[in-house]
Amino acid sequence: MNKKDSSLRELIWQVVATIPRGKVASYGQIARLCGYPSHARYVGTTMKDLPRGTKLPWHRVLRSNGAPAFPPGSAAYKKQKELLEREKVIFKGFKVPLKQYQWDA
DNA sequence: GTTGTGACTACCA
DNA sequence: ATGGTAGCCACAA
Repeated sequence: MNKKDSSLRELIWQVVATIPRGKVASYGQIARLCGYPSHARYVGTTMKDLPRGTKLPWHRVLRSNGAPAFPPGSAAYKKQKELLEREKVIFKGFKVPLKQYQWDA
């Protein structure tokens, strides 16, 4: 498989799906795991297209500094924080302590 | 072909 | 820590 088609999107979704419960990964990390280290932005662009009831753990994907990609206080930010804390990923201020929760694939 | 945009990063003052 | 800048690249207009 994998020639050069735009199924990169599906590859990204597939990788995101493997992030274990209670762990988090960065956009850049996902991009690297997909074999496209320079596509961190595209990972984000792709997440945006996820359907409402998706099974994908999109909330486990954070920025490289451990903060959600949304402005603090926004609805999306709050939802993400809630989903993470539900699985014992506790925030410290505006972000998650990567030392403790970062996923080592 | 060009331009603008964005759920990104790394680097530097 | 905080803010600005530059590099990045798929995608839509």
